[in-house]
Amino acid sequence: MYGCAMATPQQRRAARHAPSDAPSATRKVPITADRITEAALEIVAAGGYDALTMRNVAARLETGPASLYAHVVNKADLDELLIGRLCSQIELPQPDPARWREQIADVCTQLRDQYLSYPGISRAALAIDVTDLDVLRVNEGMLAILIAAGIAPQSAAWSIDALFLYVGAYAMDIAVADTEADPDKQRFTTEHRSDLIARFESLPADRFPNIRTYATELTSGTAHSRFDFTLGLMLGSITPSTRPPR
Amino acid sequence: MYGCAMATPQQRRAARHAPSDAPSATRKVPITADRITEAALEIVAAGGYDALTMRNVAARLETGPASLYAHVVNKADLDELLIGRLCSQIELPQPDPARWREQIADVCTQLRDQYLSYPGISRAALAIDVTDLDVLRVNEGMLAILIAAGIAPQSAAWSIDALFLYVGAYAMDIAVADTEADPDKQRFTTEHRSDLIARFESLPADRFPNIRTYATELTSGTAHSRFDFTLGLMLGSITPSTRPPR
DNA sequence: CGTTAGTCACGAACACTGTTCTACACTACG
DNA sequence: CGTAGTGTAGAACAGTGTTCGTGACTAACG
Repeated sequence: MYGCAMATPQQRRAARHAPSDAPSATRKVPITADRITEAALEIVAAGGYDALTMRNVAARLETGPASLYAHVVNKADLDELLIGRLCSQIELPQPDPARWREQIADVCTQLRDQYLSYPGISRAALAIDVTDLDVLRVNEGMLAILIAAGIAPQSAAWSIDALFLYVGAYAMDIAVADTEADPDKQRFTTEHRSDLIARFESLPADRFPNIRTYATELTSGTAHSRFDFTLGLMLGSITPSTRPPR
Repeated sequence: MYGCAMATPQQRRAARHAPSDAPSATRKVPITADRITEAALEIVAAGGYDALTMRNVAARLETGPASLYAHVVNKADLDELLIGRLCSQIELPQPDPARWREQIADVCTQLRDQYLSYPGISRAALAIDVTDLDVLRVNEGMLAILIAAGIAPQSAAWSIDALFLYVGAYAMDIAVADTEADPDKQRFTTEHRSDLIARFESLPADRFPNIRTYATELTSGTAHSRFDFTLGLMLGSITPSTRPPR
């Protein structure tokens, strides 16, 4: 009586990783969770995370929004699929205790670049719990590197957590800075920077002495040197003897 | 012809910090940006950031949504006002070169607690640029501490940036974990933790060996020890001789 | 005192969002 | 051929942020 005939999206999610034994090609181009994920990623890459609406995804698949809900539970579920896809693209190295810092930094950089390829998607990444298998895979890979390097398990786990959070927040920061500079097509990042310096130097000198004098240092940091600096900051403190403060 | 009689919200924003020489009490309870900010903060404190809608704010002020737009440009502007208010509550210590790590950690902890008092508001904090005066005040205060400690200006600026990003991301993480555990009123955080351990240990052993064996370490970290650990991680690498890698 | 000007408030509406209900087409099987 | 079952959509609902135009009310001016 209460049972709907259609398989619930949850069941489809569970069976998603099962081998597709019989696609059976019922429709000409059947809608699958993979196609939805792909279309969604294209939309984000083109128009940013704000452009990611169910209607846009449906339109790109030439259908209505309701059709998506047979394969995706939620928009939150779609978000999870997206960052899962991103994480699945990341290559995890074989742990080498001699080069563990380099390896961790490499994974973080890969994650950062994945985020930056899809502007604003880090908002979804920060609003998700880490139960997704693909995300856990990256977590496992970084854990393996740190454990192999002799880091205490708890320090390793907490460090990975901190790194994840920072990478997401950094990508978010870059994304909002870019979208705010987007309307001003004329101004490049360098132009925008001189604007920022001017604003800093026009601050009241009695309340903001340091920001005024160090305006250039505050706004400097071309490319991702800020990112590399912070990674070095965090990785520098981690040593095989670093035990958690308990 | 094109000029509307009403003062634009931008003008009101500009004159916001001017001394209120003549409140003139025109209405019985006039709507001001301050009252809007206050009402918005109460809503977030009670129902989380998702409950912060213009209609909810207007309803709490016993008016319609349109009335808010005479004092606030945008919802993004409201967000900026909110985190500005949060930052204005933070007490900045007089820089003491001998205790600079302690002082920085204290400011970060204050910021974290402010965020956590208003669940989910860190989403707004991460999506904003740092042009707000109240945010810059905190930035200036931390910069003063680090400069007084003899840290190179660029290292200081980048470190502050990284700390800000991490605090925001951490608060966000806590908020989403809480809201997901909210429907299960019965389960406390500890109960939720055992759930997480069980899920980790039920992972396939061939693909997630480390997560399985260190499940307890991964989920441990009562209270804010994770937060303190990361702060120590970042502050530990900063030394008066730490120059940026350039 | 009467009139005008200016400011603010607010109801109604618009375009948009995520989501659900229901009916519809189509395949596979008995 | 008929029936069950599955995937597909159209239409609609409850919300969201935001704007337009009208209305009321205070303040100043002749």
